[in-house]
Amino acid sequence: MVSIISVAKAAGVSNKTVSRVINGEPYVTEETRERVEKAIRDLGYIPNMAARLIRSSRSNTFGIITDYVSTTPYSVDIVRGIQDWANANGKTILMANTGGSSKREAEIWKMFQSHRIDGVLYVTMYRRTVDPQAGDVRIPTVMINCRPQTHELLPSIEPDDYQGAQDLTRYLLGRGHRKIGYIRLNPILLGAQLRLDAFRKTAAEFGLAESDLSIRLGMEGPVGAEKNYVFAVATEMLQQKDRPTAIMSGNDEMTIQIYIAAMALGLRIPEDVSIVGFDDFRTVSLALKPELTTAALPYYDLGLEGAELLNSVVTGNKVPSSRVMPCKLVERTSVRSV
Amino acid sequence: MVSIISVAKAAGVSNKTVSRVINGEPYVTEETRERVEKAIRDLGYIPNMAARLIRSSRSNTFGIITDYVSTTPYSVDIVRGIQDWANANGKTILMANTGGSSKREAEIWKMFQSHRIDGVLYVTMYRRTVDPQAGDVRIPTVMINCRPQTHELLPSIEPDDYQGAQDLTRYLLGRGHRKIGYIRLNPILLGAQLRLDAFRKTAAEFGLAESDLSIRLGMEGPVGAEKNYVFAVATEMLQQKDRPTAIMSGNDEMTIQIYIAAMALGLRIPEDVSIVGFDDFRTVSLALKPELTTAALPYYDLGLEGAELLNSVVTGNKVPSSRVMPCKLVERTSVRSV
DNA sequence: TTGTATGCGTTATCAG
DNA sequence: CTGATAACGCATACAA
Repeated sequence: MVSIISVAKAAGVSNKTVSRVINGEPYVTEETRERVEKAIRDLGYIPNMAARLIRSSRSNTFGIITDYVSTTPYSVDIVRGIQDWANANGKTILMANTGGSSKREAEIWKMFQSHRIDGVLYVTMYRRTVDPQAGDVRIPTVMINCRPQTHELLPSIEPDDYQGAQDLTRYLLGRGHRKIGYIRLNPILLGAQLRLDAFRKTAAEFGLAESDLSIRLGMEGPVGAEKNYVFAVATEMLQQKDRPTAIMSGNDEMTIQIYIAAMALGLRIPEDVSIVGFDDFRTVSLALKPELTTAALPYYDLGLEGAELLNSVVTGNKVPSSRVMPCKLVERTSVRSV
Repeated sequence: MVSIISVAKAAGVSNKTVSRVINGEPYVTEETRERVEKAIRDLGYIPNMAARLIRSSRSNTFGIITDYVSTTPYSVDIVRGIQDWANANGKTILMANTGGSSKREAEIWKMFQSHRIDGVLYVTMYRRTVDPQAGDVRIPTVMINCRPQTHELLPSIEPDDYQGAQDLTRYLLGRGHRKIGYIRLNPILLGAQLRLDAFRKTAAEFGLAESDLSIRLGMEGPVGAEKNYVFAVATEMLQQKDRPTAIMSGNDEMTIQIYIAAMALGLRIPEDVSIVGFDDFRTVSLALKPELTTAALPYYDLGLEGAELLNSVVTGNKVPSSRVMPCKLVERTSVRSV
């Protein structure tokens, strides 16, 4: 393996001078610099991070801990945001997922520690409260899409589910809908409660009575093994004599079943019933016809900003606190004015 | 930072003895071992991988290079398979994605090299041929879901699209369907051609004429910016006087549009028309009602086996060659016998 | 069964 | 501006 010393020999300088060139330090003649750079190119020298770390105790590496990657294709964008930030800032990403096991999680923290990573991004695939199982390990951490359940005060960055649902509700109201159905997400998800609250409060502020709202549970049970009532519930809701003119769905995925339920009853979208989703999971929202009006969860930005936040924690630049990022309403064609 | 030497001092032994305990080497008294282990616990000592690597030049780390993670939620399972293997075998995973830029890819290879990783898993989100842009970097590599375009002969592991489509076609044929529609995937995807070939040949072997087959293009154009004709094509196909009794879809995602097209025409599934997908992208295949019969792409196993394969390349145990993994037919309720 | 000495590829110190 | 040398945390060879 070609090391800094071989380069030094080839360039006829000392190892320290090579080190200076590599790290862009001052006090090197332009001529020396060029000679060293040539030697580096010729020999195909690539610095050894491990050796660097052992001296400088800064690994320039962030770790990502996720819970379930596979079962939720939605939030992979968080990871992409992190990776883009890392790429733009010369950081390396170590990645591991717990699969929900806290034993495995403890091992991951140790593994991260053994690599002397600079910071951890703790990412959950659904927004929820969690308790990182770091054991004795102490590494600067930023939580993305989740927040600590108890004592420990870790900075976090989350989507603004409330504002997203509020925007969606106002949108429906603004288009004249006065009878609105709501099919709820799994209540164990933090976003579920916030979205429902926003829906209820916004409708009430607008003067709708609770009886104008038809609120039903679409899913429940543990993540990954939930019971799914969406199709049945949507069918019932749409068979009511005084059926809603619009249905708001807990998320885009559930909307597939609402579409199918409506169509099976011979109802057209949006002529007979308007539908809005949540998440902007494009695999679904663009595949549905008419395409789905929904609120986009800012997953990519969560990752990007989370990494940036972690970096400022690590370098001690700012005192970081918890943040919330807005959801953006994406207007397509699944809603009509009444 | 607590090092092996602090542990040695605390336990009243030499650094080498501590090293023996850590690495589970023989020739340590049970009593000494216990004393060392206690010191390790007390001090919260965690080995420094960087220091270990610098001596042993085996990083126990694999790198994953992906192209597009975000736009394709489908194949995240590959990554999960890799991570599970890594976890079970004490390896660490370094991850980076190119976003399609070969400049960035070259940087990633260098970054991997600078971390002295043992091997690279080159993963694409769609099955296709690619040319790794490794530059001068030489690291053992296994390709997952793709194969090298040119000269270089890298071991690869891919799903058996042909067999999957063959099984699906036989399934339809076995259920009495004799007029079958096929809506094609984007032709730039390797799987698209294979699936179509399998469909055509299997139907021909069974005695169907080309005129019994209604084959239409569902999508085309560059990945991430493709044109989507599925809804229109499905609608046309189902309006034909002599319409197919079953439609085979390029993938599950496209099936959403086929369902909606059928239902908008007042057709019931599967009574009036049977539908099969491909991929078993469960977000879709389980959300559709009736639930979708489809062929499951073995993504998780691709990751698991790919990592295993890479490991045998790295350790030089086997001479690895290219492999193909079967797709599994998942029977649900979207097909009826005619 | 245990310990000592040396070296891995860097960066840091300090002297030139 | 440049270089000699120490030091980082660990593993390896060899000695005891």
